[in-house]
Amino acid sequence: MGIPERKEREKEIRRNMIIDAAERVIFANRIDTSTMDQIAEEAELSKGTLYLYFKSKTDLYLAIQDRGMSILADKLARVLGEKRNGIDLLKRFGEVYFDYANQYPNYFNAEMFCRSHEFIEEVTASELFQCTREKRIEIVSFLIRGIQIGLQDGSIRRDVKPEELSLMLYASLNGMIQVYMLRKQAEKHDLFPAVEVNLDNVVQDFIKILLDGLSPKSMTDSQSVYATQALIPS
Amino acid sequence: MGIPERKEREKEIRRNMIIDAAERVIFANRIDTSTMDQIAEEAELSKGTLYLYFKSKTDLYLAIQDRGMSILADKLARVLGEKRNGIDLLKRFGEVYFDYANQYPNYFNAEMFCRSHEFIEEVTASELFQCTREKRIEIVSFLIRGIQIGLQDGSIRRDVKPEELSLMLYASLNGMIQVYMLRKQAEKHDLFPAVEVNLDNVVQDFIKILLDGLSPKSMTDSQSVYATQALIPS
DNA sequence: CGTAAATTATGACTAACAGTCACTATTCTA
DNA sequence: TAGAATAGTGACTGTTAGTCATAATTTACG
Repeated sequence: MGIPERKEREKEIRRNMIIDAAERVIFANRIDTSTMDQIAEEAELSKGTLYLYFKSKTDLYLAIQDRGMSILADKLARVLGEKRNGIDLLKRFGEVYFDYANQYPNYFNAEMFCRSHEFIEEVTASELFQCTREKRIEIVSFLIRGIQIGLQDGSIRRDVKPEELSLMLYASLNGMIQVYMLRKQAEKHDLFPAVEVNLDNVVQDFIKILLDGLSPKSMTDSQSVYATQALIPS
Repeated sequence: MGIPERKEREKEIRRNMIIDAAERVIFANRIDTSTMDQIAEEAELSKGTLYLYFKSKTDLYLAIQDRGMSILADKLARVLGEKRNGIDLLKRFGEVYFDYANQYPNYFNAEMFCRSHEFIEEVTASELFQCTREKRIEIVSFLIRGIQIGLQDGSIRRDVKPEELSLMLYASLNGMIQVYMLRKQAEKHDLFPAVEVNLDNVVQDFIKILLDGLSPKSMTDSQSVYATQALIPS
């Protein structure tokens, strides 16, 4: 009897169609100016139906965020499969995260939004929140894995604690990319930049600098720690 | 004729009383669950009056954020007046920012919220937004000043570009503190931590690590770049 | 088949809230 | 003290998230 299975599949498909519609509406506008009625119309369903699949508008937005997290986790998993040495893995992780933010700015913004104090207070009980939380933990665990590999293959200095370092790398790069995205947005509104720099380079340099400090050779050759070519006026 | 001046003062006082009331209501709850009616009642004014002083609820929240930014800017200005050498100034800036976030978590959270993509789209035209933007620029300019001082007194290696470095320091530390605050919030909801570490130490170590890499001595003595004592298991 | 039961979908309705505006109260001017 | 200007009010409006009684469709089974 494959009927329950088929029903399950169909439900999943419909669920995804709703998320598709929600993305189309929300990404074209904003979460706060998009209404459930608009999304229902885009999905060619009634509003009531939306609530059969998502228990609130917020929950629907979490589902969107979750898609972004999955894409990112997949990208990172693929990098981990490339079998590089530890430090190169970390470098690639950083670049991939930055690429991801550029390729899917909407998902990145959703992620940032879903992290706000207010949003979290609202949704901690939600299953979907637990789900995205686990994905975030997965992402950090990729970093930890990369660091551990680096410790074993000798490409990362031995005095670091993987758990602490993973948080530093994740949190600091996240902060960098956030500022990067905000500036991109500000540019659209013709706001003059606070500081005149090429932010693309700054983010890339930041990744280099942070990681150069991790290689064992920086214990003898400190030039690489604060990469000269990165910060001297070109 | 001091009447217009007195009126101006009184208006300012009333404005501040409204912000006081709004803080009491919003900080005890959340921006999204606080209503203008509640704030009006707390301020012992009618809702209509609120709109004589602030053109929207969002604008009122910007005013709250602005207070936080002012407090932070003052703290940083005081540090700059301490006449230390450049690298010590930067270290103090970092510590002061972290202290500020701990002392005024509500203001820090407000700052983060006001930075969200959605929020910015809504308020770019607002005068208050320009106002907080200028304060943010001021804060970064303190950092730049600190870096320049360090370049002159020789406490910071000469190959850095102040503008780029200031952004890196600001953005990355901001990201760290954000993660720190989120974890604190998560703890309140009894969510097990994603990674078992003492986050207080991680933030403090991060400041050390980032800045140790800037000192000229790290060009010859690389030990200090990734401070050993910071990351080896204690 | 046909019909009862279960599942899925609907959209009119409700409650709540941001923001408005015609009106009232207070303060200033001369 | 009139009347002009400024400050304050709160009932009202429009909008929207979320609900629920009802309807349509699909499955189960005699």
